[in-house]
Amino acid sequence: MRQKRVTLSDVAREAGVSRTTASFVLSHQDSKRISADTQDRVWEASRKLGYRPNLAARSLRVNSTMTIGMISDRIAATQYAGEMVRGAIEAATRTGRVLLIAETEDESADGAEHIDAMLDRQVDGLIYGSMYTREVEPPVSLRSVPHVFLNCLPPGNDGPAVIPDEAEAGRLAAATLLDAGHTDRVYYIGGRHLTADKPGGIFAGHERARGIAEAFAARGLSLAGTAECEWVPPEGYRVAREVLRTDLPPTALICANDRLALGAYQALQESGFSIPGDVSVVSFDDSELAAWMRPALTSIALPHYDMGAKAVELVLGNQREAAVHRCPMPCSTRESVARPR
Amino acid sequence: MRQKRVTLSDVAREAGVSRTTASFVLSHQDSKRISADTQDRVWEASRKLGYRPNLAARSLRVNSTMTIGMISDRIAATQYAGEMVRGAIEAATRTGRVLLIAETEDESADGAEHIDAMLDRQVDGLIYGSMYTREVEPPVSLRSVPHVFLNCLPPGNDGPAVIPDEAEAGRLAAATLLDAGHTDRVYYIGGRHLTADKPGGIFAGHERARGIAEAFAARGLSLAGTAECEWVPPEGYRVAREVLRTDLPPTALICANDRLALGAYQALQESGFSIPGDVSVVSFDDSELAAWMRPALTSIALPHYDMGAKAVELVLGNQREAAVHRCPMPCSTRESVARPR
DNA sequence: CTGAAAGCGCTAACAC
DNA sequence: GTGTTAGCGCTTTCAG
Repeated sequence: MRQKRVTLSDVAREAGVSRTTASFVLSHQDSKRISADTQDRVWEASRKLGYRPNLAARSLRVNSTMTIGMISDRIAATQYAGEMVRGAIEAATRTGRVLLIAETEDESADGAEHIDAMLDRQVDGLIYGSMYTREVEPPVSLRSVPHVFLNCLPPGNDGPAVIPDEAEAGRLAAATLLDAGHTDRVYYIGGRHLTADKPGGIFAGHERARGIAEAFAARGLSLAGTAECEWVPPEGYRVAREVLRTDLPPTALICANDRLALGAYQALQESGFSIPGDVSVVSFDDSELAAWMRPALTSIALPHYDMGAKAVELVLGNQREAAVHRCPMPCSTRESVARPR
Repeated sequence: MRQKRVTLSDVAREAGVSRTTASFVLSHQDSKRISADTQDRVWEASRKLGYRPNLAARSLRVNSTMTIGMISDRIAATQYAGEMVRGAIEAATRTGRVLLIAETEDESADGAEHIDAMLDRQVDGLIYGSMYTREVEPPVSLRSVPHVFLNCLPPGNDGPAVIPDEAEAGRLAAATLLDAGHTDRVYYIGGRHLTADKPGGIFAGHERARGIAEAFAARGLSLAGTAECEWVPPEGYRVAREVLRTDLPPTALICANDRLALGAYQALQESGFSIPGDVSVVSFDDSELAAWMRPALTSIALPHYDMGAKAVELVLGNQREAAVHRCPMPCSTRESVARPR
């Protein structure tokens, strides 16, 4: 196996020129320095021999491996965040680059050893990502190379970052219901995701809640209520039932994610409420679940693909300013919203 | 940025030895050739300077980059197949290696240009994967490096491959119901996944169907029927309704995947059948959906993580024989199976 | 026990 | 226009 690769010397010999000349022709294809005839001979030899440059060798000279690294807690195997990897891969491929990938599997790890492993391989840049939006504490070694934070923010924002525009998404969710005529009996289910291990809630929860509140306030209105709970189906079920029993039963629900909406659907259907006839539902994440639910769920997507691609573009652009890029979250309109009765 | 890295020469100078000696100490740490005192000085200098070897430079000499490549149609961002990436990453990391990743985004592409990109970067091995089990037609360039097929099979099986043991999973699904006492009114929903663009069906469909049939045959029994349809929720709903209307209504359903089971649940509940009281359900994939459904669905998992890890192990072991490794598919037993009334 | 020297495949001043 | 030469950072014979 692994038979000897064709080297530049082989090409040069075949074409009857020096390595220098061959290198010049093959790298700076625009260069008018070399005679057209020689150029042809070199290209011909290269083609004939099936020459491919050894990038490892080249990188020793030019200090660029055309490789960028991506480190995260756990993006690749994650339900939707995996799209970030895809976006990154495609953006990298588009420019002839390849992605080196590593995961810590543990959100409390800082990935220092993975960063070292990539630095040892001379990556041109590093993407430091997280599966859900949060603040991170990156190791200092990250600073020795161009980098961008993906779906996370460093303390003090001292580095370019790409995150979803959650607040705007919150406004959009609210506007979707407000525009349909739901004004005074809208509940937000899920809240800030206050749980035992994250008593302060999570970024998406805070921002979505904020955006929703702002949209209502902008029209001089307010939510009928917010139910804090963990963002899983059984909680959606439980909390929706509670809300249905209040004095002011909802005409619409904003669910913090599709899983909650799944639970809420169960509660609504069980209690004989029709969707969207009696109660409209809007949600976040736009997972494939949303398309399968009956009626299909209107949901606001996390722009993971775009975020991954944007991160690569920034790192390649050698972004120096510590700007935070917020990617818009598009709404997939389906059948779960109607005018109130 | 990118300040000069510390090189071996720096360490040697600091320790007052030659590059040769420093290299010997730092690489072949067992070597008793160098005096203990010198070794200490070199290690000390290395630590003090924060030396890290330049792997690109090293690879030029030793012909190993400690990097392995993974090419696929679209694994990373796929719902569950992403676990293959995770398994591969972890197996690679365990041996100090890093994973280079690329995707074609298109299952009809053979990824030749991605293979070249990785070959140019001198990967030690290549994993050629697919998001769902199928036959592939890899480019010949793949042969120039140790490789293994992940979740796919080359024509003629001329290369080591790792695939899920679907037939055994079929037997397991059937046995689960047979052992619970369901003998003559069991239907298999989904069949071989005969669709417009894949009129021949897919590997998983054929193998699951075969395993199920074998398990029944082994006990002198047979399925009450098989419903061929696409493996999506609406079809599960439609087909389950049809089956419920037959002369011999089911006491149990085997669904080819969890999405079909979701649809089947809707049909069963709508028709007033209780699960598992009236009808038991077993499914395949063990997606997170399975745990959320009510009652929670017993489902047989695709061992994606194990497959990814196994592929890396094989490629590192420089597997030469064209063996096909079948990974066992474990059953997640939940609440959807009971004895028939 | 240690160091000099060659060379992995490539690029880029600088000479001719 | 083209070739000579040095060198990127590392490993590894081979002498001493």
